[in-house]
Parts: sequence; structure tokens; C-alpha cells
Amino acid sequence: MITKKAEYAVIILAELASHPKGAIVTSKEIAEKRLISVNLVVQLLSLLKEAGWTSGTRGPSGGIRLVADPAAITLKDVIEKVDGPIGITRCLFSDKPCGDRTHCSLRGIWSKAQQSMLDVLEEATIQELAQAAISDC
Amino acid sequence: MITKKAEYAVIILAELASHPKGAIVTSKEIAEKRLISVNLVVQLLSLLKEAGWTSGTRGPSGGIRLVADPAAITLKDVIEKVDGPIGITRCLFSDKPCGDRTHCSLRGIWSKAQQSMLDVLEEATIQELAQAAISDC
DNA sequence: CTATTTATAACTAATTTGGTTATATTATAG
DNA sequence: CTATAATATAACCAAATTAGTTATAAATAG
Repeated sequence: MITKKAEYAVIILAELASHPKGAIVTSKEIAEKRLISVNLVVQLLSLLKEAGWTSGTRGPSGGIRLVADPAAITLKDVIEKVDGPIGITRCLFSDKPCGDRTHCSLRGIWSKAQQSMLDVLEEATIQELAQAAISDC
Repeated sequence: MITKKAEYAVIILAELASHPKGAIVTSKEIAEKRLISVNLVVQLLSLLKEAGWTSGTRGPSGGIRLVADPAAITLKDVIEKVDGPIGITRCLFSDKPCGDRTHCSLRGIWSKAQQSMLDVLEEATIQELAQAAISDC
């Protein structure tokens, strides 16, 4: 399942993208507006920075800035950054079909179902979410 | 995530469906052929029976019979029976949009992504799996 | 200097998962 | 009629995951 942390990360990015380009917003502001624990916001921003999407400046009047193009960040990107590789099923995590069997029709179906889901998540961008006024979910 | 138990349940049904219609197979046979713990097979058969898909007869020479049409059992049915309601995201479990907000674009996207996945799982039946010789996954 | 803010890591309680154990029930073979 | 093979059902348990907290360090404005 897509974790709450991944959802939060999406919301945080959308919140940042909803401000004028290059604007600085503090973790606290994001947390309060989106009703997420400040601790969590801070924890997640660490990952978003690592991904190259945000940058932070410390000290008073510091805060977070979105440095990537929100139209280029997909929901899939964010989920994978926070939750790690996506897999609707245990067997989709390994590259090769499970066991020693040569083929496995089940794997094919899981794979198809998952890809179908990922297609949607690859199309949805932070930009779009920021435009439609999103609420926390 | 779709649990291993749900995967096993699918495999068990496919195994049953791969035998001549009405044939009786023991839990032990299924377990050995599919490399699943007998205990688990037994535990899962309990659910499959509850769903009306199988019936068992006890005693020596007893075993399990598939009583439903395998073409009418979809993967989604099996997953929901074993794992409960499917939700790729926390917020998809409740009926109404989260919090008090009136609309939530995120929910819309999660919902779309999930439905896209479910479409595949609703189309795939035990029958199809039984025909393609499946292995355990 | 001191308050404010990001940055990072370690920790924790609650839940979920995958699987086992235990016990009861039924039916057949001999 | 008894031993045995099989299903049926429930309770249990260890390991992993999740959601969130706590602690501490570093930078910077004023």
C-alpha cells in the first residue's frame, strides 16, 4: 500500500508548488496548513531534498524552496522516493520469476495490473495537484 | 499490498480448476504440488469454502472439490475475500473524502489509479490461470 | 549571543503479515 | 467398532512494517 508518508510528501510538494515560483515557506507553515505533524514534515523534507526537488536555508527567515519543475515531478516519483520500489505483490520485487519455474502466468497478471496503476501515477504531476486546490487526504 | 495469503488462495483455486470438473483433491496434495505449507492451505480453504467456491468432504478418501465456475471467479474476488477490501491508500477505505474538506483532488487520482488496477484484476479469472499452467509465485 | 530554522538519526508503540499450533469433527477402511 | 485420514475452526506467535516522536546538531539573522 502507498503509505501515509508518501501521501504527505505529495501534499507537501503540492503545497510548495501552490506558492509563487521560488517562494520560501517554512516547515511549520506547511505543517499547520496541511494538518501534518511538524516532525513528519521535517522528516519528509529531508527525502525531498535528497531527490533534488527542494532546497532549504536555515536560520531565521529560512525555509524551503521548490527547486524542481513541479510539472516534471510525477506521483510515481514521489511514492518511490518515500516508500521505495512499488510492488502490489511480493513476487514483483524480484526481477526474475519466482522459484525455478520458467514462466508464471500469475506474475504476468500482477505485473499488468500494477503497470496499469502506475500509468495513472506517472501521468499525474505535482503541478496539476497544485492547481486544483488540494486538501490533505 | 496484495498479501501472500491472497496469492496462495489464487494458486489453490487455480490448482483445483486444473483438475477435471468435480474432481476431489486433498489439501496435502495441493500443498505439496504448489509448495505451500499444508497449514496455510487448510486455513485458506476455510475462506474459500465460506465464499462458496469449494466444498470439502472429511475422512479418508475425502478432500476438496471446486463447486463454483472457475470462469466466474475473478482475481479481485479472491483477493477481497482473503485480504478484505482493497485500497492502495488509507483514504480510499472511507467512503467520504477525508477531513471536512469538500473535495480532494488527491483522492481522485488514487481512486483512478486503483480502479485502473482493479479493472485488470476483475478481468482475470481462475479459469484462465488454470489453463495456462501456472506455477507458484 | 540567542532565537529560529533546517538537517539527520535513532527510537518507539501499534498494526499487519506470514505462518504455526491445537483441538474438534467427520467418514472410511478394515 | 476402532484406528486413521481427512476437513474445520480458532487461537496463537514472531517478525516486519508503519506512523510518528524524540534528540541532537548545524547554520544564520538580528
